[in-house]
Amino acid sequence: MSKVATRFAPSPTGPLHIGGLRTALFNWLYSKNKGGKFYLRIEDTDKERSKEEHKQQIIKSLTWIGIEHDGDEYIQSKKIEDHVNIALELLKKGKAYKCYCTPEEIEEQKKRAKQKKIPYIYNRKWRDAGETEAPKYIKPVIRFKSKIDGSAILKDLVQGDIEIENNTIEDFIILRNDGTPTYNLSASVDDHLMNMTHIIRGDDHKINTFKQIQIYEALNWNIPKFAHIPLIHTIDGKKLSKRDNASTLDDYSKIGILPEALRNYLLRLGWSFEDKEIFSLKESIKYFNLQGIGKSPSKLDMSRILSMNEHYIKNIKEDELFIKLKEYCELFKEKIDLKKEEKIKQSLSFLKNKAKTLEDIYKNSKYIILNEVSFNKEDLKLIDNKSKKIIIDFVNKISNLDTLSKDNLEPIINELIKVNETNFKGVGQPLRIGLTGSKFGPGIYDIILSLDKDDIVKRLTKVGH
RNA sequence: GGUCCCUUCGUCUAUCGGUUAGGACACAUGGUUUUCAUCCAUGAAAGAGGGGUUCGAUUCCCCUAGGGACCGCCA
Repeated sequence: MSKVATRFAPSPTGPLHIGGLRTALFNWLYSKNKGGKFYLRIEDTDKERSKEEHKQQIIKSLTWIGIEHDGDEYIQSKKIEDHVNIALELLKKGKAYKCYCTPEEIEEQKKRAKQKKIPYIYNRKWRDAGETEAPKYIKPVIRFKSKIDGSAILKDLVQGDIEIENNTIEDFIILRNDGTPTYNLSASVDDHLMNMTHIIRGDDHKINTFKQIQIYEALNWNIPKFAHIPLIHTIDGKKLSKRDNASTLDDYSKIGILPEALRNYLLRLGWSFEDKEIFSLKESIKYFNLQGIGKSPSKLDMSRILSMNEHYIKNIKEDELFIKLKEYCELFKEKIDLKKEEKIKQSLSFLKNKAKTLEDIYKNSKYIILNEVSFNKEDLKLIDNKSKKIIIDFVNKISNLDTLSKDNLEPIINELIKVNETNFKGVGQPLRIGLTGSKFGPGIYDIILSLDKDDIVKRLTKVGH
């Protein structure tokens, strides 16, 4: 058997959404698991809607999540001539025919069928008609001569055997009257030209597969194996589309979802391997198989994406996390000042415990990143006169320390607690609010040690008066 | 309307005829803790319904119901 070859074939008519991303992932994982190849084909034959920027976004998205395609991108529009030639060959072989029906005529038939509530199927008017009857002024389309009798069985690698009556598949158009090929023709020809062994794609292509198999058969081509994966549904159970919010990659990267987390989430959405939840990239390649793909559609669950992300944030190396945070802030928030980098890096050990996303880390480290404290007004009210006195006492006590450490801070705080007849909270909370602007945040020692002494004095003096 | 597909906790899923139906997320409660979190422990939570087949069905078959996809001179 030839080496496994799969492909992902998006059309650049919009940004890639995560359903497509998962399809790409499954194709890629399958080929890598089998030691095969994975290709990217850009189906850009819809001139009106295809955009270069979308193509770039698709490639960027794949790269972001860690999918690399083998070889160059296969650009479908460059192969149109091949597709047309195959259409002509089918015509010559009598496997296809010219149809002189006008779009209006077809439209009319559909309308009538709908009114009568009978299923519409093209009436095959020109299937056996002679050329001599052809109206000269109409440019014909070329239709494929689909099988009329019997039934076909698709041995789907995910769905099992699917049987369908051949007469429910109409004589579909393979060449438009402007001479351009249509999807089912182009896809079949390209998959053949690219020597695809396995076509893994969304459930929504099932009927196309029956059409495409007939094209393969008409040309005596090897038929690849097919696996139709269930679609991803929105929370209200509908097919995910580009227009749904939180569907494109940007929606996730901008809130600070890590690519490995999204990859892991997508892998487990509709696929499973025993009770295993966390898969490293290597493991996902090692364990991926088609048997593990479920048959029913699955819904997108944001809280799971977040918790997966939380897991990766807590478990990747802090150096790596810092690089990701730095890139994230520069891209979506503000650039981290070089002078602050070291402080943030050191603080990551406690910051990451409070975060599900990079955005959370950013928010929690804002008091380090920004020079000015932005106060929560409600929290600021908690600083009463007694608190102010504690704050000033604290400032006075640390002002003659050279360096701050937990060892030399602890006695000071304990003394303040005693002198003011309060508890840890009575001292910690005013300091936290004064330094970060919020009563929520890291432990007070962590906060103090993540700031410069001058800065601490400045901030506390300001709120203490 | 036609064709095809799907149906286990709220969600993602395990189970390949015999299980107290398991795990994860989310949720609830308790503990740790200077706040918020983290962390730990515990808990609640499911086989759509009805028929068969079988000693025994979540698992196999049929019907019903519900949901979905497709039905373009888009891809």
